[in-house]
Amino acid sequence: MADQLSRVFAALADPTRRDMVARLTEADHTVNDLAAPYDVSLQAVSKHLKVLEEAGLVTRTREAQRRPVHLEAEVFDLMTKWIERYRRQAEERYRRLDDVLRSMPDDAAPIPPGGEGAAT
Amino acid sequence: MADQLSRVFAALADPTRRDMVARLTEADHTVNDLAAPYDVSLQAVSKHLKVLEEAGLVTRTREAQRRPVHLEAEVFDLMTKWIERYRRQAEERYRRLDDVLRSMPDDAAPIPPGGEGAAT
DNA sequence: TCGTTTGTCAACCATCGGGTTGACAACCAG
DNA sequence: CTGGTTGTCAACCCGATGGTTGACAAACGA
Repeated sequence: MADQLSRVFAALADPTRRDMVARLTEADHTVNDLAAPYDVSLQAVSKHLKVLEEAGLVTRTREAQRRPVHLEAEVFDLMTKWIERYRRQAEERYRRLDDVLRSMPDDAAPIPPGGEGAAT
Repeated sequence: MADQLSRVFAALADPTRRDMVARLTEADHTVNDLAAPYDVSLQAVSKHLKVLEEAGLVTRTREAQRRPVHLEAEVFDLMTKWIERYRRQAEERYRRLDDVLRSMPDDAAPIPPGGEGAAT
């Protein structure tokens, strides 16, 4: 799982981590703070944070013996870009398909056999 | 991994599957067709498609002995909604933080968090 | 009917991911 | 220095995941 985009998607594939991210949009939190609502060990939460950190979604700084966790929202853009790019493309294609269907009266050509294969 | 959002994120955490999705935005493809560029067995590709299907990202119909794979782009909205919601919230927060910093000449009041906000 | 193409299912294997517990490091308060 | 708080690291367990190969089903083409 080398690339960051994969790490970001993977990080957000876990409901607990998504919830953490959600809470971090409101304020920074310490680890204990973050862990409170979940019924898992502190170590498990620490692991989750590591995943989020390696995905670039959060940073952990030092403040006395506490480790405030801070959300880095720029990474969202990475996803948004990817998603939007292909969503737009897909919609574009549906629009075209729609045109095709609309321009097909009744007895349209039944798709020549073998003509489909390669595609671009 | 019950919820769909998790399944969608998990499905897109794999580069091969993202590539498949990308190609499917241009046109439907058969399984063999989809598998061609990758250096894995057809069965492996079939598994990937199953993951994408269970995430609601694609549908597989029947057409003679072929199983054309079709992208279902609506699911993207699910992600986009989630991402945008928290991205916006995070940005909002940064804006507020920025205000705080800007409005702190020397001896400004500490400004209790949460009292600020308000919409938009 | 028989063979080919297309794709899935099943079994197996190695790795990864999320959880646990135990030990310990870093820091502050007494 | 001692003790409490905060958090990480290491080892371990187990289910999920991604890959393989082998068998087989479904549909066409001859």
